[in-house]
Amino acid sequence: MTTTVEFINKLRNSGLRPTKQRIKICEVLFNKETTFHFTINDLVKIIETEANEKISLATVYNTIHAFEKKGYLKEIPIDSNQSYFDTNVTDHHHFYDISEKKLIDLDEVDVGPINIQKSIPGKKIKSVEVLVKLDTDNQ
Amino acid sequence: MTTTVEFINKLRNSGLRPTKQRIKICEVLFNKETTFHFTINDLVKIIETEANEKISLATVYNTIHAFEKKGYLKEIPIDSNQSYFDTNVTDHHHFYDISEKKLIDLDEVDVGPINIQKSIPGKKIKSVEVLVKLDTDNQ
DNA sequence: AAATTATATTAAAACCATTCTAAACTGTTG
DNA sequence: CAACAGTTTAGAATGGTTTTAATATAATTT
Repeated sequence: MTTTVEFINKLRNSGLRPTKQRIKICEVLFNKETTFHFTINDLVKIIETEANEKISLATVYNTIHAFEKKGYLKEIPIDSNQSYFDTNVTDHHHFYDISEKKLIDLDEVDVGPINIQKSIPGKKIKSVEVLVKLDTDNQ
Repeated sequence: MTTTVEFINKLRNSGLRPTKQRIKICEVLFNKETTFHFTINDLVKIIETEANEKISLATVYNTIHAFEKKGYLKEIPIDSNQSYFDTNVTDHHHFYDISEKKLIDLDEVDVGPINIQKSIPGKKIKSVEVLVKLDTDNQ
């Protein structure tokens, strides 16, 4: 449980003005027991229904990108026609359930260490992520 | 080196009429020494410059999707605002060069075996793919 | 080989997620 | 509180992708 004041400080400390909209988004995203995955549309719906407030789409995009840049969110590439974001910003792996179009986190332990044995001159590895695609098991 | 006749047979065998456009796309995609990655735009440019022919964007999309469905191409999710396709349809891993926005294949040996220790009831693993993001190494 | 049928191509319009614009608004600082 | 910089907003613009419906081409039948 994070208080509004803490969100305000967090925002201010990262050079983002603590506006009403940003605080609301913080509350929706970072006040959950567990991390989760969402699309921009999901988020807008949550804010408009759960919080019963209207917010401009542009603001949501702006804020999500600002949060992503600050490292509070992470984009997960799976689907080329919609962006998925993750409130779990640690390096981690995913299951992707193709039929339900849902992401599920995978623990480091469930995948094991991965050692990339190749390197490209002048480039350094920024992240190593595994995507495990799941299909319905109808044997 | 694959002959035009072979492409015609390949198309016909998969229930696709061997049209002029499809044959041309086959030649551009499947007559290379190595597999490669491309976007729809890349492909249109190749056809219009290299082959000096004009082709409708819609046809390119149709054909690429038909080929993908038949398993001749594979979509690689990296960037949420553009689809990347791969003529290498085997299960394999990738480097993604963030600054140059380019994909590079990674050999199985360079990654090593990955054993997923978790399973989801009613679901089976369809693929396991690693995406290694690369950044410029300016130390 | 013409006629028929089914499928493919096309240009242009539609679509839809995302970004931009420029005016109004709000938080911050002195 | 005044002034400034940063933020929000609705609506327009953008750009990749899909749809449409008319035309063309391949396959099948006669």
